[in-house]
Amino acid sequence: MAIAEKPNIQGLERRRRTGPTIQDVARAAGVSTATVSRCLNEPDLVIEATRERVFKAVDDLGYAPNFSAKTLAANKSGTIGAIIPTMENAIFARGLQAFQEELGEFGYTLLVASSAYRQDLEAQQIRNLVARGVDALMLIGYDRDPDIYAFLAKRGLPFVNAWTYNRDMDASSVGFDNRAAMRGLAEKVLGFGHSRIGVISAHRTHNDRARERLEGIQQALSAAGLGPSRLSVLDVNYSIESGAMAFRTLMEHADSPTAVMCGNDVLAVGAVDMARQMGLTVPDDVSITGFDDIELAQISTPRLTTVHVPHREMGKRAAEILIGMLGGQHSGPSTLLKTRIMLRETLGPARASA
Amino acid sequence: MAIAEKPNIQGLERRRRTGPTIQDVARAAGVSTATVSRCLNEPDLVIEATRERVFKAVDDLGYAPNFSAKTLAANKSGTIGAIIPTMENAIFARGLQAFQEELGEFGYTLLVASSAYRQDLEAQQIRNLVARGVDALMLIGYDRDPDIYAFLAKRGLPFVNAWTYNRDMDASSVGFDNRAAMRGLAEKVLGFGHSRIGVISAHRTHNDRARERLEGIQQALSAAGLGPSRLSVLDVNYSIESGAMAFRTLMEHADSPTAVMCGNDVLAVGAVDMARQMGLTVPDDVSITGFDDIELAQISTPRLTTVHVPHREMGKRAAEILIGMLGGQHSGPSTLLKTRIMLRETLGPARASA
DNA sequence: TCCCGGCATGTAAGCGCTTACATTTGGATT
DNA sequence: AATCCAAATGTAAGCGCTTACATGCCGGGA
Repeated sequence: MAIAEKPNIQGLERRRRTGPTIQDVARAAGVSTATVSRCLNEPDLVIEATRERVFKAVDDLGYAPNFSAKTLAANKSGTIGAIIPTMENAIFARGLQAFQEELGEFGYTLLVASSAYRQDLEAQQIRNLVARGVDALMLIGYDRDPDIYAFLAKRGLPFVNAWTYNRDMDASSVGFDNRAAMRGLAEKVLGFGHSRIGVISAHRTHNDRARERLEGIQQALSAAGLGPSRLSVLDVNYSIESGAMAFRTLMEHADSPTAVMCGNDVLAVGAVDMARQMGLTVPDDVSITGFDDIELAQISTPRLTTVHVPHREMGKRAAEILIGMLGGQHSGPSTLLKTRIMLRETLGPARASA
Repeated sequence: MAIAEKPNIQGLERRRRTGPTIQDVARAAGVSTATVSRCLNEPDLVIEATRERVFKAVDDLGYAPNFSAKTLAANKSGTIGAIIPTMENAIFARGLQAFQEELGEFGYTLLVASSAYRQDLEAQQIRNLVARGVDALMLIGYDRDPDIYAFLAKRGLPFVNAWTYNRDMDASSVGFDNRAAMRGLAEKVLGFGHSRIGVISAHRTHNDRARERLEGIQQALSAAGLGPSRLSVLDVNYSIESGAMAFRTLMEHADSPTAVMCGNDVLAVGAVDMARQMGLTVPDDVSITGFDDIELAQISTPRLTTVHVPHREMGKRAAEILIGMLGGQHSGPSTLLKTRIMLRETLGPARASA
């Protein structure tokens, strides 16, 4: 959420009163506006006595600097933007939290917008945040219109692609190898004797993570000598409900899978729920896996077998990279984080073939 | 998330390049900046031919207006702020989504910040958003420092208190009666024969909603002729984990409750999970209830008995109220929304007394 | 005593926009 | 043809801040 649509202000009612300005403070303290500004931003440059007078005036008047004016004049905002695909699910919450905490350490502020998994909206939000003067940007994944990258480059705006790892781009990324991680999980699944696999994936257009995760599964299958016919893939929206519906579709098919691998935990939880509604026991009748290891995975009944992603570390690293770039470093190298397979209760041996 | 800490920009590196300005566009199109501005904001005032030239220049240059400059000059931002206690849980997600959608209809943009359930941080975020030029504010609950209300009043800044209903304040609120809703649920619980009730509540200092919900339970008990000794209350942080811990504490007590009422669904899900870990069957051994009816409640095993809150409608109404106030109306009356008790699986008859 | 340098502060020029007001233009009206 | 009015556009004054540069001040070294 945060920040939406075009910033078309036309026709909106005008605010009347504004608070005291730096002028008012300067007058009250008997100094120039420059001194007030210095007190606020570089107190060391001002002698103690003056500083006290100024701060007193600030307090008395309840002065708070106008952010727009400040950003406009200084050509920097102390704000860093992040655009995530959704706020509806907790996937990004933990990582973002860590990101924010780290930024805070360096005096930066975070602004979050969501793109609803739509590339056009993401582009719009990027422009929106840039227009708002963010000093840098954290984006999710790397799959976006070249125009956007060109735009960012032209403005010299530092950014980092998170939740992904890509050594081939010149943009720095911080994340994990979605393909390898999912392949690892798929190998475990195959190790349990499953050979008909259903996949519930998030939509893959404009979503490198979803795409790579599926590729990981495909690789594992083909390495095990299983043909693509063993795989049924369903692309769905990102919600518990969608996971449930897709699971039903998969299971009602004549040649139903013995294991259903989901692109993320939210879908998997929906699948687990539907299994129960259908009277299927997990994992005896069917195995289900997720991806992300969010809180949901652990309170699901039975507990979800999934891939653990180091969200907090990813957020922290993203912040470090950006701050480094703001400090003048060229786009640092990409950072690869490790994932871990969490074998819990929803994955078990394949049921005997029908 | 979004927006954090003090906006202390001092010492941060300066951005270099900026995009084309309105001047550049004016020059390219052979018109004045005023005309460009009009094209962008009030196209009807500009004759077709000119408009086309201007838009062509805009496209060619990739011009995007500088938001800070715009806000500064126009003294309005087309942005509305919301400060919610947390983004970690989905409690506010749905309502906020509806809020945003409605705002979008009117050309407004949403900015979200989180207060981490801390009154001081909330105050800071309010000032922060105001400094950023938001035209109005949505806040959660009504319980905050009078200074904040004074500040808002002095700036003439429209705001609405959501997720709560309070006819006594002169601020407008949109929400439901937390006390009555929880009292209704408590009556159901008592109706099932429970007489030793545990309560897992969010911290109640600076949280009117948590406080009122507990009061609702107390009222129901006393109306049923049960003394306060029948109630054990635990205040905890807002997380699944905390709910689980609190539940254990409650149940390990000698005189353990037969029903545990939780201040929200997240805590309740934690409690349900812990019950299972402790080998207790819900609701046979112990009943558990939640509040909010978020998605989690329905996929919990067993499904959570809880209070349904009309989140989407609340968000929508909040937007309408704010837009009305921006249109000049004085703070409208408060809006009371209805809640509904969702009797699902976690509430059952009290177990026979030990 | 004079001069220099560094510190504390002031001056004022913008930052990129909006908008009140002034000016121009081209009919329509007489 | 002269007049008037509305529509289209231009002019320029800010909005509230930062910051390069100028100024004034004071103490110490020559």
